Amino acid sequence: MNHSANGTVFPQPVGKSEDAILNAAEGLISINGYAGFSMRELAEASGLAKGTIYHHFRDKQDVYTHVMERQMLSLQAAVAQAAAGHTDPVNGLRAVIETYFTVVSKRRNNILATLRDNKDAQVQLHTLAEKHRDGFLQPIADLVRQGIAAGSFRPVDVEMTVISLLGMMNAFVTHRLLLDQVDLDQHMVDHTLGLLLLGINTPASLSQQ
Amino acid sequence: MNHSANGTVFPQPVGKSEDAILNAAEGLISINGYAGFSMRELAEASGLAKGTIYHHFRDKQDVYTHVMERQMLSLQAAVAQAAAGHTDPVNGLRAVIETYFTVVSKRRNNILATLRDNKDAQVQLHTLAEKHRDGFLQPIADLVRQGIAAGSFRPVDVEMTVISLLGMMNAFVTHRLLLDQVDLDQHMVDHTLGLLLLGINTPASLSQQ
Amino acid sequence: MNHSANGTVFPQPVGKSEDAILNAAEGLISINGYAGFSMRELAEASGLAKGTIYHHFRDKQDVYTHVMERQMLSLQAAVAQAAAGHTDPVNGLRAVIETYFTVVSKRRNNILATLRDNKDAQVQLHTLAEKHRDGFLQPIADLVRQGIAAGSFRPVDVEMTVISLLGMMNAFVTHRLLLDQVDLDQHMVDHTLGLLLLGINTPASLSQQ
Amino acid sequence: MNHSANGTVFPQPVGKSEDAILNAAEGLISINGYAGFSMRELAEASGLAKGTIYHHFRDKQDVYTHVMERQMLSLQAAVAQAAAGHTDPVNGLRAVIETYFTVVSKRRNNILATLRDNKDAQVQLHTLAEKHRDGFLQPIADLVRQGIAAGSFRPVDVEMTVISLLGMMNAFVTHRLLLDQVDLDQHMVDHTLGLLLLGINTPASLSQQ
DNA sequence: AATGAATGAGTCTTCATTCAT
DNA sequence: CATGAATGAAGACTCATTCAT
Repeated sequence: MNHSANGTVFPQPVGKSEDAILNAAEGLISINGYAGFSMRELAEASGLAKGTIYHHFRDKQDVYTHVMERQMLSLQAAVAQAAAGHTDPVNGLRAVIETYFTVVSKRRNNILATLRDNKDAQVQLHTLAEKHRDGFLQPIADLVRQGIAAGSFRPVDVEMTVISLLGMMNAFVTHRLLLDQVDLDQHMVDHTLGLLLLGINTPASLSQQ
Repeated sequence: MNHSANGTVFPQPVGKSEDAILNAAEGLISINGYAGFSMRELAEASGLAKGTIYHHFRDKQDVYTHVMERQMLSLQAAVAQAAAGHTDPVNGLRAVIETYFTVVSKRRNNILATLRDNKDAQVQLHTLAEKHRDGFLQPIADLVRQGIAAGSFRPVDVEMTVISLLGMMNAFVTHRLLLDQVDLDQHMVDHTLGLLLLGINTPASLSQQ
Repeated sequence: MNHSANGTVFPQPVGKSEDAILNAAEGLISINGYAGFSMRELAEASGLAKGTIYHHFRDKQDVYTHVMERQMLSLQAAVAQAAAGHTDPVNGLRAVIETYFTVVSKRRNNILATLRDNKDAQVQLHTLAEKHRDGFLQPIADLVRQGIAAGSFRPVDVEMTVISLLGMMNAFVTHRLLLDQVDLDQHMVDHTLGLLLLGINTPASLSQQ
Repeated sequence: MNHSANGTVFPQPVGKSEDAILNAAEGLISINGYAGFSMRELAEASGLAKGTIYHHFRDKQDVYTHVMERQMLSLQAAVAQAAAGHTDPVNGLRAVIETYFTVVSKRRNNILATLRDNKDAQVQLHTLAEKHRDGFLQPIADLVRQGIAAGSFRPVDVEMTVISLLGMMNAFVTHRLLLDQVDLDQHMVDHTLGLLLLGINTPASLSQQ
């Protein structure tokens, strides 16, 4: 019986049933979003009885939050690892972008977008987002800061830049969902990195201004 | 009785009740999303009986789709107008960005993000999105193309660039929702335009590469 | 505006709309029974607005009763005509049986069976049935009475015999619905007439008793 | 949770609630037919909550089908038992007729007549009817076959004869409903048996033909 | 730890009917 | 005659949740 969120990064061996529930829930949520999964479906999918789920989680919300947290932590870990593997900021950013597309494209939901699913979810997700925001943005922000310190990047607002980068990437994930284009991965990476680094101005027009 | 989507751009005087329903629905959806508004609430909010709503709209879906279409059309019109008012692409883009932030910030939902609310909604929204996508992306794309033609913009992939721009802007809208920051408007515009135009690289590092 | 049942046998030229409604209703009822047709469907099927139906009929019940009455009268007329065409009772009964199968088989509903459809329908149908019962049973009963008078039929309870005959015939109509057998018409007629006339006993066993 | 039809003949002790629901449903259906009973009424009548019914039965249909099956099985058992108790076919048929009137008269619905209640019910009832048809018709058919083999019955079409007999009996059940005559039981039995055995012809007219 | 029976508020939707125009 | 907007009760069904075992 484990009703409290566990805050550790690496999923320690939680109960077998706990895992079964969270895995099933992750699957269902990835298909239908928060509103689209029901405790009945979750019971069926996890192979447990409905009552049993309430032994392990306080709420539907509680299940949802745990799933989101697991996803956040894994994405966070993947991005941090990608960023850490490179000393050159540009290469680091490229690795981050590739990783993000790879990991997020597999999911239908990401935290930034899902919060509008459910009235009640907002309070908890808000907390969750704040809790993990820095852990998530930091590695990318550090890359940008390094670049600025090294004089190779302009002194942009770092946090906003990271948010913008995430937005650009999410736009493609969303658009692929909308438009069923699934095969432009490398082009997406190149475009995004190019835009982030150079913008759309020509050097010529730059020197004029 | 108007069960079919009306395809005209400017909302002609539809029935009084139709409008009341759509207005009420827009309000409710902006608070709770698709799953979060019920036909009972909608009836109360619109001051009509539940049955009356079904006299004017086939479905909950039908209501939802009409609301989304109305929003799409108004956003589309606003953006097109902003773009049309400027001959200089850069000024045009700035106007577009400002308009987008202004219009979208008032809403909690935008079509690109809401589609994950509801399984059934996807098919219809998909259609809707495809139907209006060009009308929406075109004015912005034209600005970029003008800049490229004039030699002041690099020959980037125009469509992807527009999608990236929308992503950057949506990121801020979402983040403000998440983090309750509501006062950075002008900074957001400047940052976004700057990033879009210049990227983060310094000219120095550019000339080296 | 004609809210009262018209009691005449031959459908005099009622209003065009009245007929359209009754025809449409007959079709719908024959498919789904009383509970299965709705005023909305009836409006669509008759090409009139819902309100218009209430101009011509007081009720859903009223529509239903009129349809049933029309059917009763036509069946009644057909049976009476079949019976009247023969002086020999046996030939008369054969004609009645053939007519009954022909007319009733085309309908999914007959009054004797439909009354269990609807709580409220019972009172009215009860009245209707009593009103037309004699007109319906009489011609057949007369044939039996003629046969008895002529000494060729046993002095059976005439009314019960007619009811039994109707029951035998309805059994096949119902069974064909249940079992999708649609091609035994002549065999059905022969069997029914044979059973009615001779029963199943052999003359031999008869003389023994 | 028992969503599947149980195929055994004698109603073994199913769950207490299951029984309560089926009993209540049988009562309600006998009053109003399929369309006339609502899940709300059923909940009230069975003393359970609406949700509980759906815990035990998949559907309104599912409830209905189970009730019908229970009735079929009990009628089938009663008829089979009545038939089995007699070696003389004539006495057997008399017992069957008496039993049928006794059992069926208590119910307002019988399967052969109710199927027109509901569009969707037809498919399921069709299946149900086919499944139990032989078990139901067989004992009666056997009596007829015995009589034919013994030379005391004419070589009639056995199946059609049984159907005709059922039809005659149902006619009285229906007519008593329609006409509120409730006191002719023995007369009904005598008449039906007499008609079945002898038909209406006189031996005299027989020998002439 | 696990079950499954039970709940009742809530879901979307359809219904027959009324009435002003 | 005819319309269509409007109604509110009722429909079947699902939901997250509780609790005795």
